[in-house]
Amino acid sequence: MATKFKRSKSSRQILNRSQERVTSQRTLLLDLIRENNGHIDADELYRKAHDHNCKLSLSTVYRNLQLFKKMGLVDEYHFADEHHHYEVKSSTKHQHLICLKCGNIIEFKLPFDEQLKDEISKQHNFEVADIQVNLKGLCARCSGK
Amino acid sequence: MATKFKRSKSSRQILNRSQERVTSQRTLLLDLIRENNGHIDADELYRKAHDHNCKLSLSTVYRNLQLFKKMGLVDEYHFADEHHHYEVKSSTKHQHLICLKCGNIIEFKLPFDEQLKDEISKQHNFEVADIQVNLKGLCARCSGK
DNA sequence: GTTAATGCAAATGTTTTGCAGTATA
DNA sequence: TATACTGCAAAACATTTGCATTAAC
Repeated sequence: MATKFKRSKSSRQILNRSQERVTSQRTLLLDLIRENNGHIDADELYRKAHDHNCKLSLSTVYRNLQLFKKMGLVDEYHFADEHHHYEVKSSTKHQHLICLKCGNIIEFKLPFDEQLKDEISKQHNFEVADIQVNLKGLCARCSGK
Repeated sequence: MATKFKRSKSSRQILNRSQERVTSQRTLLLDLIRENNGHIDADELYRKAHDHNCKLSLSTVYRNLQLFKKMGLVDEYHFADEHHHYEVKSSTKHQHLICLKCGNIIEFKLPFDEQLKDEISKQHNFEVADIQVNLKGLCARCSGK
């Protein structure tokens, strides 16, 4: 079992209330993703899960990540590398700062987002459904300020 | 040879003035990328190049894309799919609208970009070096307006 | 007892690399 | 002619899939 953490619902409860089957692997994976306050990739999740259940396979990780995505529990991000990152879908829409030095990913609320949508709709007649902003640069620690 | 197009410099000239060797494959690839006013992926570039020189290999495409990137001639983008897209580096910084229906990619100048940088610097003490914005939704044609 | 999920291995798709042969400078 | 570039095949890497076995309902 993964380390304890506080949440309104347990991963088991979430799965129970869905139509999906509650398996130990699935519960563990969801636990780990929700426990990880940040952005995890499939391989890291696999390694963490493997520590708890050494029979759990990488395909199970991928299959469940797809499922969680479909269930709307997690979001998939394509930052810069070749592999995907996943994070628990949060109630508040946010974007990402990516530090080029330490690789740390910081969340931020995009200012001017409504104005941005309006502007794009006005200028290009484009109906914006999703905004993805990645800002790369140096975080406070790495820029030495 | 690729279809003619107007530019201040020919691909051959660009390569000539660099330290890199001018080969027929390299010139053709750079021609095709510059001719393509948009975003091309390695496979599409390979297919186009193949029409002109059927011996040209996919590895040559990849190797030269890396080279062009290193030379600062093209930019690499990670939109949403598994593969990368490339475009000629333009003098004007822009972002991308991606139509979820037809897949078309439209460039736009980000409004509020300086304010955005300032805001992020102020709020998170993060030094923004690069802004990447992808807006997904429906283009004018697909939203039927 | 049915049906879905898992583990394994093999397949896939994109990108990279080793190496011998070839073309450029 | 020395060196860099190419083509080919094989490797690498992330991800997906087929199938027999196992577990959930």
